[in-house]
Amino acid sequence: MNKKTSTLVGFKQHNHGDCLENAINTAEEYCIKNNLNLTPIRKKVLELLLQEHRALGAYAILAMLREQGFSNQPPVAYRALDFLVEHGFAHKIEKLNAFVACSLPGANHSPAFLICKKCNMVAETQSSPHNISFKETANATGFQIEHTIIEAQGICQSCVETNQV
Amino acid sequence: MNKKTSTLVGFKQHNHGDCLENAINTAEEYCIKNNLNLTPIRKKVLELLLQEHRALGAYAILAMLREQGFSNQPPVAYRALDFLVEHGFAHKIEKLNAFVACSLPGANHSPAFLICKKCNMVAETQSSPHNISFKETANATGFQIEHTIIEAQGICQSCVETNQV
DNA sequence: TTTCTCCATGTTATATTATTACATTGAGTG
DNA sequence: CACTCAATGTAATAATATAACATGGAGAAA
Repeated sequence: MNKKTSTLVGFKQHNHGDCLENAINTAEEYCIKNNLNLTPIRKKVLELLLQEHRALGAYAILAMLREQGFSNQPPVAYRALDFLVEHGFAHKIEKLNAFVACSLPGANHSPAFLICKKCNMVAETQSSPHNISFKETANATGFQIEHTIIEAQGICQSCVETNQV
Repeated sequence: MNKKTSTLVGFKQHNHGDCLENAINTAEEYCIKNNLNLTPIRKKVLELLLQEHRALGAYAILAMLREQGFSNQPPVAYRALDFLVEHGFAHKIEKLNAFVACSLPGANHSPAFLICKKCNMVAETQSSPHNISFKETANATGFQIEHTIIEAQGICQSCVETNQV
């Protein structure tokens, strides 16, 4: 499985085979420690997401699961995705109604995403610093934030460079 | 139309009838200045959104349009919403797949939203300050941000107070 | 005035995303 | 063994969104 292809995390060069393998290992260890059940379907969906640093829709995942011999009904994909999102192994990109694997596993994080309109790459970054003034504003009104979504759409460097006509 | 009911903007007390009337007037003036066509459907949808400081789904709006004698097909609502969003009179709340009227019209803004899970109120705030470090991170990778989505879910003060069972 | 063009709207159909509800299976427990 | 519970299988449908083409009407060009 270690394909040794070189691609992009977010938009940075990295060894993708290692990237995937590390992430799966991390997830497995985390599940054992926390008594979570990383079943074959859940693991397969995580692998599918990890294979691309881009967001996949639930139905795209479903089609891939089918190719792998799993059942083809929507709840199969949504349940696995729910599990992965709930435990921080994946995130939903609200703007795209689609899902990405977490790039910063383990982090007790409030992620922010950069979404490239051209190539559909999604890069994950930590959001903590810039959250501060937002949280202050919220607190001032007595609003208790539970979850924050930060997503930016634009053009990644690689697409900017490529598209100079 | 000036109902003089007192309700909440975001979560602050205000005179809602004035609020609505001001917003409509502002929109009309802006459209005249910019040669935009605030047609009856578009205006009605803006009024419907302004009547509540909460997000309305496209199909909820469609149902209201129907009651007002407009056509009942989805594109009718989506087209009006597209117009309002494109020109900054309304915003889409991605987390809810729903729409709110803009509370800060005219501002050349990058809004952030506070969404109450209990009462579904949506408050709009300016986001500029906390954007800075996010933009820096993006720029460092050569990513060119075009549009940023910031939405926080949680419980508003009024619901926190009400629910102290 | 007539015709042309363009924008807005009407209408039909369909695509995409997501959930509800109930049945089945299988591992671990009492 | 039989009970329970989590995970999965399956069918049906809900909710959100768009594509594609037809119609109408205002203003410009002829």
